[in-house]
Amino acid sequence: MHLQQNNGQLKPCPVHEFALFAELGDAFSEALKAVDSDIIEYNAGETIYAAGVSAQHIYLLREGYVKLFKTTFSGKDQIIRVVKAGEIFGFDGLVDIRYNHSAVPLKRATVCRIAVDKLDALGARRPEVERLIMVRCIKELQHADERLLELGAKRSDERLASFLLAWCNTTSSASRWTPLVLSRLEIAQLLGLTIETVSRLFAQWKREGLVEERQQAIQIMDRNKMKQVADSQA
Amino acid sequence: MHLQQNNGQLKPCPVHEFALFAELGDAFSEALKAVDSDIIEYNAGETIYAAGVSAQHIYLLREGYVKLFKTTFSGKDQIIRVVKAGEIFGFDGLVDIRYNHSAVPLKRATVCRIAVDKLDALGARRPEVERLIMVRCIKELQHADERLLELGAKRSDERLASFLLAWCNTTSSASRWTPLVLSRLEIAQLLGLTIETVSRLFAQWKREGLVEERQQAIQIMDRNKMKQVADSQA
DNA sequence: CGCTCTCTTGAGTATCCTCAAGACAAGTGG
DNA sequence: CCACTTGTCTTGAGGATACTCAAGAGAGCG
Repeated sequence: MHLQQNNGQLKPCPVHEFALFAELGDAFSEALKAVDSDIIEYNAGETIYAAGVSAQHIYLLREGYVKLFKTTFSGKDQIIRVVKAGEIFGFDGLVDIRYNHSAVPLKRATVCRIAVDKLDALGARRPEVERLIMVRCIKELQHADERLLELGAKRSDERLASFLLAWCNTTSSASRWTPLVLSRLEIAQLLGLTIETVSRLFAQWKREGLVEERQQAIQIMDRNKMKQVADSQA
Repeated sequence: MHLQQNNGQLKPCPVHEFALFAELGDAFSEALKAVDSDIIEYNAGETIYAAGVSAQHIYLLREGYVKLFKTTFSGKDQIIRVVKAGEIFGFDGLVDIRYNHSAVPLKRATVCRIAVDKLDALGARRPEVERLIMVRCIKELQHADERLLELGAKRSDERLASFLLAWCNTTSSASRWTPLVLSRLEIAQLLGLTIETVSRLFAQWKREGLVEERQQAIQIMDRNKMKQVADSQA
């Protein structure tokens, strides 16, 4: 944890402005203002929380990207999920004493964190809060199910193709160039592959003109063909 | 769906007796009795619901085992989760219009199902219900995370060993013999392997005396060694 | 007894990993 | 400004894990 060095940027978070609670409408402003919470900034590679640590906060990602990952006994990392701005993470505290995965930003990220007991207290008075978390959690579960299908039943090229298609949709679809925040290693850890396999697939697809890459951004040149690759099982 | 042929066994379900709501205490009996719900029995292989179908019910498994699975474009099944007695499944209706996976009993199973709109109505009056579902859902998510780690970062023998250890814990730990409800194919679909790979591992471990098998039951002879296999990454 | 279904076992192969060397970019210090 | 370092990425060669294909064994059932 690098909280100390972030103390300077630690300031109260206007919870009610946040997407999560915006859904609840204005009627709750007063209740929400009573909730303690703070904004924290992290640099890439710092640890927001580590697996096994006491789970006392729920996090809302305001800006940037955060990877959630688990580590095997032998030290291999598996990325569980990449959190994007506007999403919640760190539910564990609502059920368990400890986090069962680790959270690290991919690049500079600002989060808003709320103490679990404060949220519990709010939830007791305003049940809509828990309903909202329930809904988010179910969506997470559906997402996890989809990823289980990919890791369990798809080949390397299908996995990478699915990932790229999903990534270039959810992220800034304004420009056709999509910033690729993940390194080759991180993509590999997300898809259950090795860095070399990911690199080779990229190289091949670039040669074929399926994708282009510049700096930290990619572009899918032929979306239909990419979809074919994603569900080929040739 | 094979609801028609089960109409004979369709009877009102005493919701308040069910484990899910037992946690809520007696104070809710009256409220819970007002909820429409029914018990349905299914035989192995029948479909409780299929992916893509309108999601109008939440299910509580009273007895038996149910597999939840997704199917790839090319027809391969991936088992997402094996539901055991006392657990809930089919959350999708609370968020989506359709189920995004299919549910089929492994052997004869009895479920209690509640219409989503009825549950919503109950939840509006009794927020504890939604909190309970939220908690269950978070646990599901943690479980899914663990499985993502296994599918993404572990070898075949590690996956099977982890599975067997988990299976023989959660199930009837009374006798040292644990009924193995899953076929080789289903174990393969759960672990992202092929039937042959699973069979070969079983054969090898039986030769080594690590496990024994008779009828539909298994027994881990050396739990410590099995744990070593589960986290070897040799 | 023969049928079907699941499971086992073997042989060959494909996919993906490991190991290793080199390319490339960015940053550091002389 | 250039050598040098560092880290990420690329590319190749070889090999291991797990898959495919195929045949046979075993169990259950009519």
